[in-house]
Amino acid sequence: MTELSGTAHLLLGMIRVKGRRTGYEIKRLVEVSTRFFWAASPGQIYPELRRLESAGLLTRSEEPHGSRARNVYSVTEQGERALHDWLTGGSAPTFELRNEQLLKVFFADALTTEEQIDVVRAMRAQHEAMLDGIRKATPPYRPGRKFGYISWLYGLGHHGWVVDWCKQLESDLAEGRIPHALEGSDPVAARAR
Amino acid sequence: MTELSGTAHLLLGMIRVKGRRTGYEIKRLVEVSTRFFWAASPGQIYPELRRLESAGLLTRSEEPHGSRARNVYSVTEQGERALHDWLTGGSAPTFELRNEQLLKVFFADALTTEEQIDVVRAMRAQHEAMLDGIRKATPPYRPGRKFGYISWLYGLGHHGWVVDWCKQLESDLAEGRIPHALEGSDPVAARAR
DNA sequence: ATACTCATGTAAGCTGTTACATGATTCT
DNA sequence: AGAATCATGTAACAGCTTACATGAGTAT
Repeated sequence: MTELSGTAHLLLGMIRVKGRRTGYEIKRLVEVSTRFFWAASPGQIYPELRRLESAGLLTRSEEPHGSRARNVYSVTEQGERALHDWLTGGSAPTFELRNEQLLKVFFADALTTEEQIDVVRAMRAQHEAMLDGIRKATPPYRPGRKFGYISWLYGLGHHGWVVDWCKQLESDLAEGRIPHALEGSDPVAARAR
Repeated sequence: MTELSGTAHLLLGMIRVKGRRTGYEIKRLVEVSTRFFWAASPGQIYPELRRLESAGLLTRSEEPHGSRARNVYSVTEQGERALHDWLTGGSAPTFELRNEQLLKVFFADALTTEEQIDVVRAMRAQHEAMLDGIRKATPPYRPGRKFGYISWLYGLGHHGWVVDWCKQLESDLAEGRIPHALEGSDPVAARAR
């Protein structure tokens, strides 16, 4: 059996945690929960569910509503094992970030101060929007789903931190204050934390 | 002219900021600087440089070392303009995150407490490794490159925050402490920031 | 009646990585 | 002499998004 993708584990985990689901339901669940750190589109979900079925990690049951097709998937014992192995195994988990706004910050030297502040403001706006999304999107704490809640708190904390960082930088730039560390004797310690 | 990709702007910006460079030099620069928030592989860099050349945003000059081929690129005026437009324009900049370890945290409910702590520890280790990478990889502050330095500080601050968050969660889990917020009346405000 | 949600899927295309191929130059 | 670095590029493939196609059920 080939290595399972991260997205495969996402589907396995979702069905494990939420109980038997259709592809459509999973799609919606992802949109209000893992989307912020692991997205998945329908073009990925449906084929992957089929693959997991033929690999024996999911079972499919056809349960049409009227004449509308509907495939409900459940995790098999083999699937449970695969999920547990993934959760406890430590093989270089994917961490990938593409932050175009931060790239703009990186290149902001040639801009005027006003333009620089705008770049940082745009970065803050983006993270504020994500905070909003997280606040609205994810359902409140439910017993047995402690870690759903914990990773939700992570999202709030993380983007909240970025927003604060941007605010600080904005006011430093606005007041012509060279960000603190740049002149100190040990710049790293001073501002990094 | 088609929309320029983020990676195109990366190359434009790098050459703008560092002066005329070869593809190879850019590749190395990316490895020690933007890689943490905008990666680029040789398989992308070389073709993209050619594309930017034929779009008139870069000029290429052949400067072999001995008989070894060597193409040095510079930013044209048109390229400067494109870069400035990108920096000051605000068209939904890419923000994409794939954090497999956080996905594991999300699904950690079914594990034993020991296993749960291991998952968080692995997450912390990953971010500590990135902190190390950032500390070592990026050159110290140089005049005229304030924003290179600022985004470096961002990396330290960001991953430092995650490491602290993990430490807190690890001790909460180890001591059977239900993460604070879960019982309070307003859980969100309590732990989110 | 109309619009929205439920529900599944495919095809085209873009982005990006990995691995390979090639070979010269420089350092130890 | 041998290893590491400089330097450019391509080909195959993996992963993912977007848009489309299709149509039934449900709510207003």
